[in-house]
Amino acid sequence: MSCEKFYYQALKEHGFRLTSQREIMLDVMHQFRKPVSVEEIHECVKKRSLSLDIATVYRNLDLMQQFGLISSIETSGRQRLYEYVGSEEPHLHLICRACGRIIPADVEIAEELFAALCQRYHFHAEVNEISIPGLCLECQQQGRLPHIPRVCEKEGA
Amino acid sequence: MSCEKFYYQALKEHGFRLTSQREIMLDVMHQFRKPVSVEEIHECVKKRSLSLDIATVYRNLDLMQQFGLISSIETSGRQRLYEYVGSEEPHLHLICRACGRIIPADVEIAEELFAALCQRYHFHAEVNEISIPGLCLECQQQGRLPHIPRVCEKEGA
DNA sequence: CTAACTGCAAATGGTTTGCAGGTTG
DNA sequence: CAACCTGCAAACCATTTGCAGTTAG
Repeated sequence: MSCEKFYYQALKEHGFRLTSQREIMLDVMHQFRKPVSVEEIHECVKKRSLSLDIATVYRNLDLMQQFGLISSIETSGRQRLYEYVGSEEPHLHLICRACGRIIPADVEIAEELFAALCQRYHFHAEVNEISIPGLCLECQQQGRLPHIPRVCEKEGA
Repeated sequence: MSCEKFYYQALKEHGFRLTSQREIMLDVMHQFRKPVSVEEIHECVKKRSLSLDIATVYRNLDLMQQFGLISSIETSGRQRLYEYVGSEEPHLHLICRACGRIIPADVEIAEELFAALCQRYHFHAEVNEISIPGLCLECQQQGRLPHIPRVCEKEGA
């Protein structure tokens, strides 16, 4: 794959250095096929280099995101998820606010929206970074409500 | 406005109580015409009730969001913003990742997308909660890059 | 009355930062 | 060998939680 080449090139061009930690990070991110938490990444990365610190993970996730190699997803929970971009077709993330499930949606579905945003607002959307909150089919069917635990309990009683 | 009626009714139906703090919160949120931080809300709310604690602000923001009275926005920064829903036309938020600016966009622009999400993914999007990251016109023109401070500095040098 | 709510204060926990020593180019 | 990076440990800070006293219904 040319992703390594791309990253190494980009690093060099911008005066960053190629370290073993960065190689490991890229490789690890490349292998996940779904959005993963920083903790998961750190676990996985430590298998390759015991002392690789979580601070380094954070720093390099930032860097990789800045170069567009990975994207981040805001979940309903507190922690952000990261995903390698480019191993799959570009996609949006549909996030169910009741069960937390993340559904990838073909980016083609939003192409008109992006065009309209450009034309009307001169706004260039970053396709890979978009998360759309809502309710998935199952949660709709089961009458689950987004984020209303207490209300749910009461309605059930 | 019927927003108070709606909230009071909703509270009653679900076994929640109407407190002076909740009245103040609703009123304050109703008056802001833009997304505001929890701290701003707390400041404003304290003018009406000195001892109203920030924990209460958080608890009631949750509640109001659960009832759909307010929506929250994830910014590039660390703190979440809240906005009263219903004082304006429904809108998406375009978030510039270079300058942080938040641009409201008519929801009509995304209606096709929502329809398609329903049909293809059976996913019901929560229109008011959508934030779309990208670059605003000004930042595009000035060649600003999203989130790459160090790279920017270097390119400038 | 009693379940819900608030204020207070302390805890949480994901993320960031300062710094001294190690590496890259 | 100078600038960059990392590991470590401590700091940060928005948000959450436990609890005892207060209040709505």
